[in-house]
Parts: sequence; C-alpha cells; structure tokens
Amino acid sequence: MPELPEVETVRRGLGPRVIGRRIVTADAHRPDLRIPLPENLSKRLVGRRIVRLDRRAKYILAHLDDGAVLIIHLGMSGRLVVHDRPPNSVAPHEHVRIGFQGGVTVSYTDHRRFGLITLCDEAELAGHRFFARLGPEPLDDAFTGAVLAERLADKATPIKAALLDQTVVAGLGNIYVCEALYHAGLGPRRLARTVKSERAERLVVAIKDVLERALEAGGSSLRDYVQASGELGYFQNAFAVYDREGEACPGCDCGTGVRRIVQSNRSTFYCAKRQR
DNA sequence: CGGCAAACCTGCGAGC
DNA sequence: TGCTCGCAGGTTTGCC
Repeated sequence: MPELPEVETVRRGLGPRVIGRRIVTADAHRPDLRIPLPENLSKRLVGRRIVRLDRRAKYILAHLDDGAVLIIHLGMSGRLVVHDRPPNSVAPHEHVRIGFQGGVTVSYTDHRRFGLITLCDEAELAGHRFFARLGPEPLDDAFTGAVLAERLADKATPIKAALLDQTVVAGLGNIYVCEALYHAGLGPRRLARTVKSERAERLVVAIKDVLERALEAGGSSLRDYVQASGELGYFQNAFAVYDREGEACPGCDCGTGVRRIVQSNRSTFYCAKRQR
C-alpha cells in the first residue's frame, strides 16, 4: 500500500508526538509479521527514547537513545496510528503497541502482515540487508536525469519494472510509477535502457513532481492507508491514470482512454496516445 | 546474473 | 442472499 509519500507522511505525523518521550510499554501480540518480531521487544524498548525518526525508501527508522534502531515497513496494509491515550481495546490485526510516557500510544496494525518490525544497531544500518543495495532517494537533489539514465543503462526490462526495482530508485511503487510515466509521456513497455538524456530528465522531473504533490496531499488513501493521525490522504483524487481504466486521461481526448495491462504481475495504467 | 511468475496473507467488491 | 474469483500502495524466492 504505502509508497514513499505515504511512509513519509506517517513519519512526519509521528515525529512530533513521540520524539524525546520515554517508552513505557512495548507489546507484540503475535510472534511474527513478514519476518519474526524481536523476541525481546519489550526489554529492548522500555525505558528508551526515540531521538530521531528517519525514512529510507519505504522504511521508517526510529533511532533510540541507546544506539539501536527500530526498523518499520508497512508492507501493503500496515498502519501506524498515534493515540493520545492507550486505546482500551485491541484493534483487529493490531500486532504491536508502543506506549510512551504521558499516555501517547502508537499502534501497528496490518491485516495482510506483509510489513515488518525489527531492530538493529546503528552501526549495522548501512550494511543491513534491507538497505545495502537500495538506489537513490528520488527527492534528493543528487537524483538527476543523468543519474537515472546511468542506472537504467544496462536494463533490458520495461521501464515500468525498472522503476519498481528499489535498487534502481528507492521508494516508488505501483501507483507513483504509473503516474510518473504518464506525466513524463513514456510508455510503460519501453525498454529501460532507452530512457536516457532528455527522456531521463523528463522522467526525473515527473517522479519528483508527482511525489511532491502526493506529499502535499498527505498521500493516497485507497483501502488501508491512513496518516499517523488517522486522517485520510487525498492524492487518489489527483490520479491521472492509476485505477482509472476506461476513463479519459486529463487533457487528452483519445477515444480509448486509460488502458490497463499487466507487467511483472502488477497492473499498469497508461494512455497509449500520450505515452511512447 | 537478469528477468519474470509465484508466494506470502487477508479482505473486499464484482459477478454469477 | 451467498458463493467464488480476482485483485490490492510490497518484497522475496525460486525457476528458467
């Protein structure tokens, strides 16, 4: 579910509520999500404070005051919601709950359990299997057309699949890849290695633009995603093509409208007229 | 190694 | 109304 804008929105909503507050409870309600939860979660967290909340790709990283890092990924259906007080009942599929001094409580719910929560030491972070191979952050100034073209240069795969590859660029998912390709005017089946110079530049501009607009809207709420406050995002209303099969794409009156195809087992939505 | 399908798991909407 | 099928913001595995 959550791609970069959703994860970043959750991080921004969470930060002011939890940074600097002492953790007083940490409970897992089952042994595992996609991978096992830390066995000693409570022991590792209670008494600690979160000193910094970062995001890398689609991971949220809570740096603790003892040098440990709590790593959280929301998978397809994970939610992190902050409550003023501990809820008096356990929500369906609420797998982890962390309580802070003063009553603020963060609940992790995830009915599909494709997400994960784990711990590592700060020193291991860069070399960690989740992070060692990740591509650049798309919103960094260092992410330019030249950089993207370089990373696509040897790829014999469709540009759609290449952009979903987190080792090419980190944080994009199915929605924002479809949207970025639309705004860049690039066909999803185009060979990745043919995206260079001017086309790569256009694509980078489109990626940054769509991510920034989605961030302003608090992300896209389709099924499961909510902000840390519980509010919905509303960028879904601004989709040009995603989940709009058969509709006319904005500013284009081609008869066929938005088409849906399947690439690497995922739906791709695009306009055959605007995207080449 | 590169590229793609399938698997992981649950829920919901469409269609019969 | 009630069932089955297909599909869902992700990542990893295993097969060619």
